[in-house]
Amino acid sequence: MTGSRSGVLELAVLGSLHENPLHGYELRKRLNTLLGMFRAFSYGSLYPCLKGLLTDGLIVEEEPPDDVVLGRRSKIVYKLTAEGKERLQELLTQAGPSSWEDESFGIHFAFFRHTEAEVRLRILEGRRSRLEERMENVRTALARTRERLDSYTLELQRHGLESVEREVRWLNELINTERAQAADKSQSERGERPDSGE
Amino acid sequence: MTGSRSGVLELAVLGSLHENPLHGYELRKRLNTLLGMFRAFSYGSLYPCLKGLLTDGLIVEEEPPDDVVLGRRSKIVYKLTAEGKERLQELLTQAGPSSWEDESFGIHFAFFRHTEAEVRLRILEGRRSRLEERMENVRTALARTRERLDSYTLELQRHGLESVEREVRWLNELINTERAQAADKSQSERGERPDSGE
DNA sequence: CTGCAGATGTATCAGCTCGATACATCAGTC
DNA sequence: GACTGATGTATCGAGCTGATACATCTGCAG
Repeated sequence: MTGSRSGVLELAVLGSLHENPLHGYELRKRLNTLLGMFRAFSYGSLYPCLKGLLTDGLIVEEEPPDDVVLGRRSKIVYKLTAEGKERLQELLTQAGPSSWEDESFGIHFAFFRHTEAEVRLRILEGRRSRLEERMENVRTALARTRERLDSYTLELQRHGLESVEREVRWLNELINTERAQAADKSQSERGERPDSGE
Repeated sequence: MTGSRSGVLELAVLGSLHENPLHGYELRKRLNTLLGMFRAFSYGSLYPCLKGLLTDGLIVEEEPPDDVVLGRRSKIVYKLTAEGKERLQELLTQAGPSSWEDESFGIHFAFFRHTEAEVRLRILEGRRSRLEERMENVRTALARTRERLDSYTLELQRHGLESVEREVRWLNELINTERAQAADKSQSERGERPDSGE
């Protein structure tokens, strides 16, 4: 129980290193590119996380390609261990609040390629109900508010609601696509060959 | 130099208490309603902030309406002092990175009613260039990326960019409205009476 | 009238994250 | 050959979150 990492970062790091070994600086760049407009990690959280993953044996420093002259040590390249891969699989399997909250949804989505279809669906649906719940809260809170609000506040509310509604529509499309794919798949498994399988 | 509050919270609290005195619990509810989908404050940050504002003399505990039986003390109602109002004005006057970053823009916007037109415009424009800069970074980072990304990552990027573009369009509309109002005003100040002055 | 469940209300703490900073190394370049 | 900017590792103070504790008030079922 040595490392108590944050879950989000753990998945982000393990997932990135699974694609190929990396050193801290580049790892950060990759992640911040991957997550684009959604999140940005800082070294102050990245390095402690790497340290924890090391002590837990989920990653190791990669050996330099032995023809390198000794006395050089600038880059520290990390790669996954077998345990690390196992842990990553575990993280990719669980769908729960920690996979559809604001901070973590982006990461989980970014690694959907490695996630089972059923889990993908549950995460998307979880995210959707999370957003709908939030809209509901805001709407009832608004309704309970006695004094009417000024136009700027109202505009802020309107824009916020509209943004979230837009994200819900986006999720709906994704969910439909996933369902359609699942249907295709089960059809083709029954031997019906739906043209060309991806 | 007693209090070193976070700026965002300070504005949020002072601004809310300016409308009417409140106690902590309700203050939090108000703020989280006001900011709707954008932010949520926790007690762990709110109470320390109130404490700091107290010691700096920007707020005081309101006297109970003296017919109340003594020995009662459950609610602690805070209200602004003269210094607090001054400080609030100061916060509402400054337009800078701390007013258009993600965490703080919503609060500043929510109190635009109390903000001068010129400051409003600078904050909106600052926010817009912040978002454009971020889009630019993502786009160039994407362009530099060698390996092509899987469809989920791509979809995430697309959705992110689209959301930000949408917010930029929203800002453009607001900026145009502000400019038009400023023009109206300067016209009416030159004595041209444009129908009904607000 | 009693008790008890749920909203109201104040307060704190461990753990985590951010932003800043420090300090090396490396590539290009005039 | 030394300056500049990108690359790279690492830490720290300050602040925030989520959880938790605990007290009070209100409604209402038994």
